[in-house]
Amino acid sequence: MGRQREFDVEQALDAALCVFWRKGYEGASYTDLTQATGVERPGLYSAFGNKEALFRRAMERYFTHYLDYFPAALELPTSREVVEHIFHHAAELHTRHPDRPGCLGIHGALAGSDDAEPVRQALVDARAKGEVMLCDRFERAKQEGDLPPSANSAVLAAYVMTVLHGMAVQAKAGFSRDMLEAITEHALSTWPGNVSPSTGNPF
Amino acid sequence: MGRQREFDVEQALDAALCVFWRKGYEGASYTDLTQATGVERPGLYSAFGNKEALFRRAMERYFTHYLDYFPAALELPTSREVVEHIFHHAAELHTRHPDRPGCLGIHGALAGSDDAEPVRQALVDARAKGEVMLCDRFERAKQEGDLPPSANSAVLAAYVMTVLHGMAVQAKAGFSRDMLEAITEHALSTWPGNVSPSTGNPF
DNA sequence: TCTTTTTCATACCGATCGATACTAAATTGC
DNA sequence: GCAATTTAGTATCGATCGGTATGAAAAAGA
Repeated sequence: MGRQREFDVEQALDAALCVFWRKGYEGASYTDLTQATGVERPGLYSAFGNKEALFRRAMERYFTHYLDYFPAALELPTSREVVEHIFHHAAELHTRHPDRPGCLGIHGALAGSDDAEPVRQALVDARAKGEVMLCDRFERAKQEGDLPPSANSAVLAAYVMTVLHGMAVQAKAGFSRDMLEAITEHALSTWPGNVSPSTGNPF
Repeated sequence: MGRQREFDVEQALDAALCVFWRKGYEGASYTDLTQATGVERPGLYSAFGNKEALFRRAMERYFTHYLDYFPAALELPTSREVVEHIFHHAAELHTRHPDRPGCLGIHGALAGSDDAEPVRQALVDARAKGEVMLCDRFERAKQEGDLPPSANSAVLAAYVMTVLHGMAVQAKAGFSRDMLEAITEHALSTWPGNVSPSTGNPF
């Protein structure tokens, strides 16, 4: 019983997500959030709790609705295809929305006041989780002979994630999708045990 | 004439730099800055102007006092040595001070409120400047036969900067210096026209 | 010594921060 | 229709934000 909600929770969450994507956790004020969602302050509080809870909900939605290409990539047959797929879709996502370039997982909370520390750590953990998934996938590739036994899965996974994070920074600085794609092509040009047919690398 | 300053401006600036390094432009409050510098609020204002001016001074000091390895690297004879030098010193700098891991050029202002936009743009410009310097250096390398004519200097420079930015993010997440060095080693393993003697790459 | 000038330090400014009391409106069960 | 319950919206909370007015303290020139 009682009065029914006049706004769609998922829709408001997506609007809040976009604000966090653009301004980060601390850079996004409730004034921004109410304007973007069209929901008054108490409405957001009753629906999501406090600001941190709202951000965590936005994080979850970001992973499931925007980073879904990541787990999908892990299913591809070779490690090179996995990384290619991730790089390609990351470059696309980072430039898909001109009003919020880059990646919420990076810009959400990289550095900030002590109040933002739990949120920052949550993003660190989430990124580490993705890196572990990549590492495990490379381990499997080694067992399958896709990667040489000398390959260090942990380092390769860290390398791929590092390039991804750097791409997010560059996208936020205004890099074009084509430039990001060119960067990923070079980043992949020396993938262990493979030769890029397009460039003719390596020497 | 008049009363003389009781604090050293450069010393206070360095303390403020460290706060910005750790918390970013907006995450650093004047309470943080006064505690770190030991200088009361009006002292900071009279010495530096407002918060944005203080940050820009801190930026300049960061470039000259911490990123001095970057212009020095450009003087090295080969492009590979240039990038090796930069990667190596970046990994070291990003983990040198455990209380402020990463890079001020990235964490200073990646995303934030509209108030921080000028500062964010200043960092974007500064990073772009470094990228241009790298690109010019690679162009020279092509003329010298150090890099093949097919090499795309702009892409190579963007790639190196992207790895650097990603390293800063990873360092802020707690990565060890050894891990960062391993990442740079892989990032370099495919440098055009060269073979890494230590790893025996490429295939 | 006295005046002038600059710095130091307390106390405070309006604005904005995240978060809430409170009242009116709307919906359900009885 | 009435009571119970939930939401919407206004108005506001204390705390903190960046930034200053103000007067005491200290140094230099006359």
